[in-house]
Amino acid sequence: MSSNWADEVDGDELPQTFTDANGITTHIEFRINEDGKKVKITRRTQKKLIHDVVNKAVAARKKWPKFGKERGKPPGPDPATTNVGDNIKLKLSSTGQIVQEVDDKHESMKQQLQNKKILCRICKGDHFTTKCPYKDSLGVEDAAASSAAAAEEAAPEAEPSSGSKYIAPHMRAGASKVGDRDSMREKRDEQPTLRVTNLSEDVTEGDVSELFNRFGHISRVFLARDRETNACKGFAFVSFTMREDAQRALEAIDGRGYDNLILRVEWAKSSA
DNA sequence: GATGAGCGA
Repeated sequence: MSSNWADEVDGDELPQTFTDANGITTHIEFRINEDGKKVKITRRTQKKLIHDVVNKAVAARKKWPKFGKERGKPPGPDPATTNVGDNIKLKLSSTGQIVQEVDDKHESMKQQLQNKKILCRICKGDHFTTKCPYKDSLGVEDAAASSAAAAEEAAPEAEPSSGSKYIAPHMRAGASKVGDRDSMREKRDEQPTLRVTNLSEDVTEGDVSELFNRFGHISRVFLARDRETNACKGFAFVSFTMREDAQRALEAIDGRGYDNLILRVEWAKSSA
């Protein structure tokens, strides 16, 4: 051989690889063929992974306009309501082992969201709405009004929310210090509420709402528990926002078997 | 068989 590989390959003849905007990867390298001549080898590849095909559908879905309470909001997850976790791809390594790989694109979105604050829609506290301590005690209709009150309570030192003229009920002139709890109870009793009896003692609030939420929005679930043992005392109250939903739930669940017991569902009477 | 907890600073 007259030529040495190392002699032939100088600076600009090193193999190179680049990927264009269309995802086409071009690989160029120089080799010495059997005749001792240097040849340029160009390979173009376009990888189409199953995961890209699937993500196309996902990407399209992300552009759907938002509806309901989120109508008109920009696309993508809202940090006030959504937690973004890791997007881990599983890959097979050369040795056949499964390797976890965190998706970088996804990671950057996650980091952007981390810089934003979680904001409760009920009380504006820094927890998710579903975790709000006021969630069960406040009706959905007056959540907006109560939010400011709750925010005042939770963080009196916090900077005043910009432009808000709202004055919390207990801060208003002539507001009484007592009776708040009673008004809460009245609120509770106004809601269409079902009493569910004959529940087994290991039933949880989650079980109850799972059983009833297919009939409509549930504003409150109260499960009577033993104060010491924490076990279910066998009955619960389920409040709906819509009376019709409660009615349908009553008819559907009353007499239904659950945990080998037959449930009884009726309209709750006010305890006072 | 049963109609919700707490009643305090």
